Amino acid sequence: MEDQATIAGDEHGQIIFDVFARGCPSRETMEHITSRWGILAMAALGEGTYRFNALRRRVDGVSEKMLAQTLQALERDGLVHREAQATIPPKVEYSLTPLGREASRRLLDLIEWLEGEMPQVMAARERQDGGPTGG
Amino acid sequence: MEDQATIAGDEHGQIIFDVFARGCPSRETMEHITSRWGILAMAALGEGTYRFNALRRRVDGVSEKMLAQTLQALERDGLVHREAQATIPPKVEYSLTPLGREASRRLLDLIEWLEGEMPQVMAARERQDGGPTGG
DNA sequence: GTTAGTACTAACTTTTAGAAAGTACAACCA
DNA sequence: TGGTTGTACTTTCTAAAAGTTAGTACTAAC
Repeated sequence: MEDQATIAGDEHGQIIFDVFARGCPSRETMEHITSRWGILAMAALGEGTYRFNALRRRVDGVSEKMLAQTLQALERDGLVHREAQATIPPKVEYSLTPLGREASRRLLDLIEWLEGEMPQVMAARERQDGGPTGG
Repeated sequence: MEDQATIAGDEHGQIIFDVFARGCPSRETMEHITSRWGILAMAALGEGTYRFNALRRRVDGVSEKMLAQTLQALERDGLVHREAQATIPPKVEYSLTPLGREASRRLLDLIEWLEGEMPQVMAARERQDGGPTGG
């Protein structure tokens, strides 16, 4: 056995996904959701529908290439819905699917918790940076 | 104004953190937590204390370099506690701080939800990959 | 005395991200 | 009439990050 098991089946023939297993597809989707821009796109779309460039302005700092790439991955995984109007110039609306909304809720929970705890993080950094070697 | 505001103060002089703002420190910490290996390290440490190499075996596929780098970032942010025994060979134990445990709970919630919904993700992928152009 | 294991770091290569420009077209302004 | 702006991207090139491999200093086991 050279390779690790990636997806295992249980006694009822159901597939079991495990992010700890190298090569499990759940790891890939997790990376789409929690990537640098994925998490912000998902959180923003939790607020409602956005057009491509509006989303780009909301997700401060993302490049067009990375936003397009990120949205394509999320769309493929069934988390984001893309609706293009065949007008000129083209207008494309992005929104969350029901599955995406569930993910977004959990990401927002993490984001809001983190933003609230950041003072503690900053304090820890100061302790670490000046701390052990500083004495 | 060339640069976006990164951290704003409210009327009580409190600092407000916003992951949507480019350059806000909360974004950096978010990336440590949700990075490819960060999320898995945090989730694993949610199960209990691990030594470096044991953690490496648990987080299938991570290199020594990336695990060390990831743990250092999480330690600096006050999420992970590192305790080294000055023995030979050295033994280093990693565990979560109270702050880290709160983060881990939220990550685990996301992980477990995703693993359960993966069949839906796989179905969406099949629809997308074969779908619109396949007809 | 050879092999394996401890927790890393450093040098090097490969992959990915980011920046900038290109595309095709129309609406706006003068 | 014609230049500018805006749409949603893709392509090309460069910079940064991740991954691979080897090295360290030492011991316990075989």
